Amino acid sequence: MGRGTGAVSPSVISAVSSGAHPSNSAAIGLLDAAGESGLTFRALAERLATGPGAIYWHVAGKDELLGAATDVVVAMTAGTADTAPQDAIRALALGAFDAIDDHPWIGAQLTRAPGQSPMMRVFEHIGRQVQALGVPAADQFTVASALWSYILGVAGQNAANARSAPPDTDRAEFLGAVSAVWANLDPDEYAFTRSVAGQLRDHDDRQEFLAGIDLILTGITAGR
Amino acid sequence: MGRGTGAVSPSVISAVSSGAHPSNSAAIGLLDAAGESGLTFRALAERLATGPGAIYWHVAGKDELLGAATDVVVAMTAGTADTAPQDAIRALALGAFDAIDDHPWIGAQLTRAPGQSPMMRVFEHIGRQVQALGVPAADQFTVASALWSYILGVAGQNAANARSAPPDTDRAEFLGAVSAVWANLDPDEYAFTRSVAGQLRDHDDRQEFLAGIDLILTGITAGR
DNA sequence: ACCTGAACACCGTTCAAGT
DNA sequence: ACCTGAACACCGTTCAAGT
Repeated sequence: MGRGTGAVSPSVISAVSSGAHPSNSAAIGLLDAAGESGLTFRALAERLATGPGAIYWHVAGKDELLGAATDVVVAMTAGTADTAPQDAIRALALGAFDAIDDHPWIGAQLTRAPGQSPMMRVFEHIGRQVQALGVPAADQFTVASALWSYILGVAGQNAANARSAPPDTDRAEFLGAVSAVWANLDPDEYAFTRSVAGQLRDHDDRQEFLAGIDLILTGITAGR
Repeated sequence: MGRGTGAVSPSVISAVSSGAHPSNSAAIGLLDAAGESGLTFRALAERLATGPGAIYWHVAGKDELLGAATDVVVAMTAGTADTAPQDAIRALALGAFDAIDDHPWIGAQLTRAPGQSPMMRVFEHIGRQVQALGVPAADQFTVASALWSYILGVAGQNAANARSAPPDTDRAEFLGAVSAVWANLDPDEYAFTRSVAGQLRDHDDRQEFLAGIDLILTGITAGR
């Protein structure tokens, strides 16, 4: 019989994140190498040279295992203390973007309830920048939530794209192909999509992501 | 041996969306009733009074099945032709919000590659409003993508919340409990989160969602 | 052309038994 | 206190055989 009582035990931490670098971790290594479907109790047990049942002494189930792995990665994206709040938000957003790029399996995990996890720290960090921007107290929750949702939204989309593409896909080639499809859509039904086919081909995800952040930041300061 | 060749066959459509109302559909009904884990080939086969193998004649696999079910629901959120582009975007956003509220399992599905699906129509519709707002041609893709990401991000978050909460949860009670936890966080480490605990308790997801949309819309028009 | 349903190769999870 | 590993109750998917 296992426990799975609230806090993660030291042994799990070691199973999930032993060593200085996350790729040393058995669970994260499995996830990075083979995606969410690659993290199996049997595969993890084999990597830890034990039986599948042993893992249940430390973790309540697969959800907790995935949650612990996610927390380890998110904890590493701690925001730097930039001067201007706008820059701090951009830095945090890019940190999230890059973390997802390195570990696409996080995307699906980021939508789980934050609870008492490292994600709370990220939310707190965003909130402090929102305060620093001079947003009235009554609007701070709303504004921080909007930034939070946007970041998680793009993160999730990007992770899904990374997961759905075969590992050996050439990005330029792929975008070119999709762009060509868009350019040939019905001119009446898809007038807009057709017209931005070229912008799709040449776009940079990171820059697009930042542009959206700036849009929200502009909306925040323009609204007073 | 099945086919799963591109377009979904009429029989799948009937398995997925037969009848005028989606709750008549076997697959969607299963998903709504028991979540993503409730949609099994065995359960679906039983509901269709056939064997699990029969489904593979119409669908390539589970991914396609989930995709088809998602497409049916998304197709029903077709935007109305409002006059002001801002109102049209708000209407579309609320349509997505409500669809997720009714079918929380869509949340995880919305991140898959849009391809040639009803989601393309939604993107097209957003894009047309962006054009109507007078956004310069060179920025239209960026702006439409930002709105798209925000809507999908909040949608995903909301669906995850709906899924993680037990079906009989009282919302006010739940928010009150989380709010109490926030209010008791460490004053140094979580100064911001503590300060918005009250706003969390009284917030309305729908209104918060719209406020974020308005923030982006303001950012769009303020930037010229 | 489409359905049947047993069979295969897996899963997550449990639990008596060990140390 | 923690590990072992067989066993249970499922999965998605395949495929010979039917109609």
